[in-house]
Amino acid sequence: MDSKKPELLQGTLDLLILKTLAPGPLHGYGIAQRILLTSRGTLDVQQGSLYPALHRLERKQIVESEWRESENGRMAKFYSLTRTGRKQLAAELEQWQRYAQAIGWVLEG
Amino acid sequence: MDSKKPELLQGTLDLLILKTLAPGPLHGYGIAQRILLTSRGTLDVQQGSLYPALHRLERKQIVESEWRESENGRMAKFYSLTRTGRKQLAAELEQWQRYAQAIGWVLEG
DNA sequence: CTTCATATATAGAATAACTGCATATGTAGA
DNA sequence: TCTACATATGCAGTTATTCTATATATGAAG
Repeated sequence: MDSKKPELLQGTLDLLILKTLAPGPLHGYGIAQRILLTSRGTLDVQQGSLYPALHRLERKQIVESEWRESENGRMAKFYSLTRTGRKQLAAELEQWQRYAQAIGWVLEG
Repeated sequence: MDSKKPELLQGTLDLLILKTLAPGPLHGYGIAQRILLTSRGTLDVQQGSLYPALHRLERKQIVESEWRESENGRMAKFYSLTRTGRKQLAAELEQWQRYAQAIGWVLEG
């Protein structure tokens, strides 16, 4: 009966991924770890959400990927922002801020 | 090709409706107007989103409805929060705040 | 030799928001 | 009068995204 609510609000995952990739290339697993870390344990991105999102972003040429050796000597697919991706990040950042502010107004309202 | 993104983040509409109903009963059309007003023109809830959401909330007994005469003498369906609805509002409020804060941490991070 | 952390990936289900349409009434203006 | 607009509710079908569950594989630790 009581189906659990999604961990993430639909539409915010791309922003989280893009922001996490901004400092430099990172593999999928690392992105999820980093989001969990920077959100102080709050946002646990599921693999079944993460990889489809990465593929989607790659298809749109917002990120690009390359197989490389990771720090522990194992192969992993490293994702990085394209130029389009940086623009997209800026746009989504602004959009989120406007949206959160609007919600805030309604909640005060 | 370029399908427009949703105006609302999935999962936030219920919160907006509940908060808007908190001061007292209001009909659907009025809810949308009030959200547009308090969000300072930012959040324009579509009818195709609003009414399904209201029916959903009524089915879950979070709101209840009654046909009444509105201020201009016409009939309209007035929705109000149930006791469950007030609890739900409090829960969703807290959830939103935690979520927005978590996103904020990632964006600073 | 078994288990755990690392690492990627897909299939199918669930949910919710959107566009577009249908319907109806009262009011204001041409 | 007729036309348009604001008020008011509602459904059908589409789209998008997240979730659960599952599959695969390797290196390190015990």
